[in-house]
Amino acid sequence: MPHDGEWAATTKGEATAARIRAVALDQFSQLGFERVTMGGIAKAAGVSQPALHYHFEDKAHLWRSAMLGLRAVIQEEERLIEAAADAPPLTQLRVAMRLFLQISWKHPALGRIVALEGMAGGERLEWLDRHLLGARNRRLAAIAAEAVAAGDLLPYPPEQMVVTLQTAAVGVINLAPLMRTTFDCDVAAAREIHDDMILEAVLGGFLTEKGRRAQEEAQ
Amino acid sequence: MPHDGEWAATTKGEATAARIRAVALDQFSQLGFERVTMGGIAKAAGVSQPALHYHFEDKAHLWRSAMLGLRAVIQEEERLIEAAADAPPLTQLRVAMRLFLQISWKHPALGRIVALEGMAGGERLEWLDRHLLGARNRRLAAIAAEAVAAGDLLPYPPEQMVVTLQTAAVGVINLAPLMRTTFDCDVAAAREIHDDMILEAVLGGFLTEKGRRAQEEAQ
DNA sequence: AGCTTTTCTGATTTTGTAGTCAGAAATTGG
DNA sequence: CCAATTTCTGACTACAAAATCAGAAAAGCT
Repeated sequence: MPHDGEWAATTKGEATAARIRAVALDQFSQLGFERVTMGGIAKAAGVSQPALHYHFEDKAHLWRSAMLGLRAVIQEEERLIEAAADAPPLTQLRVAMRLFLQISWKHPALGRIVALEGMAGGERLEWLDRHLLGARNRRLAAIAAEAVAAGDLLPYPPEQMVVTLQTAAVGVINLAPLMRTTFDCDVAAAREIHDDMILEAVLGGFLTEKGRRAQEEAQ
Repeated sequence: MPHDGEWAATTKGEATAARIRAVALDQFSQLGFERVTMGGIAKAAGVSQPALHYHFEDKAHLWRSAMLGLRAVIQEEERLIEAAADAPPLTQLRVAMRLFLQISWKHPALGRIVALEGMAGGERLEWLDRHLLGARNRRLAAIAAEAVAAGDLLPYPPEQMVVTLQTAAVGVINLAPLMRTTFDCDVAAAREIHDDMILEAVLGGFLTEKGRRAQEEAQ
């Protein structure tokens, strides 16, 4: 029962399929779709190249299957955001940003792939929007709009704020190679400082006076 | 005298070479190095594919030559930053961010290429660091460090602040296709609002109380 | 105009990679 | 332990794109 790419029982095949997915996710995120070769994935996964075509119909299917491994992560995030739906919108945003940072450190592939495909456009971006990120991002924009309406956030377009917050949050994570080349510094070493910087300085910068007071009270 | 890729006089050859460079820069920034084909560039530039190999030794040389077209832009930016070297560091940072935004709108290719190569690492990133961006970015980090020392900026690592500010600034510009797909909105339409958001909310978020007062006075 | 140099093209080679297929090896179920 | 099924490999094809080269066309010069 090859070519499905779904989560079957714990058979031998599913084990290697999972290994292939993991390697593929890693490589796709570091290099982008085109630079990755089936042969390279096969080698890193310790199988022959045709084995990939046994488990996954073609390169595009493998890419999607690798992405689906992140769907559970996103869905859990959406669940946790929704769980805070009764809190004030500003609190929801902070929760969402905390979760986003957590996910970005644990699954750096996600942010890099969004950056790669989000710049290029095309069918892979549309797939990501439809199956992984669209609903989440539109929900976040809605929350940001509420926070603006409540007078807690500066009145900028919510979509731009959400995307700017996210790109700022993953900036140095995505650009780890650049940070090393230009500054010879390792970002992952200063994770707590970075998270604090994003939450306090960047998210903090979008708060109105009222929002700042509300946040101080909440602590 | 082929294969040099330098700026000669206004001969027939240099005209087509320039056309090729322009097309190449455009395509490289939208698609990344690998997705771009010599044939595609040739077609868009209205020449045959071997003509590219006449003017540029190979694909890598063409890429570098196209990048060098941006060097004048960066050098002018560095010059303008240096011209403000006597002002307080916070003012220099604001000037630098304004220039960065200006360049990002005028040459969106630059930010996209930095994002692409800065995530992937490799020799093209090292080339960019050495010939285009390294000096500028290290200079900015030094200015940020001064601003921290002066008590105007929150005490986060200057390198992280600089890169975070830049990624935040180009976020929605780079991710224009994503903004369209997910939110059906056109970023370029709201350029002034975006620039204001970056300067006031994002850069503003990094200011200390003292920094905020200093900035209000300066106006 | 006639010669030289620059600029470019058509045809071709070379290379790297996606995808196919027959059959071997391993695994599973009876 | 044997047969059926799943899993995987080696050898191969197909193809797209980079790079090469001999020579044609164009531009420049005297």
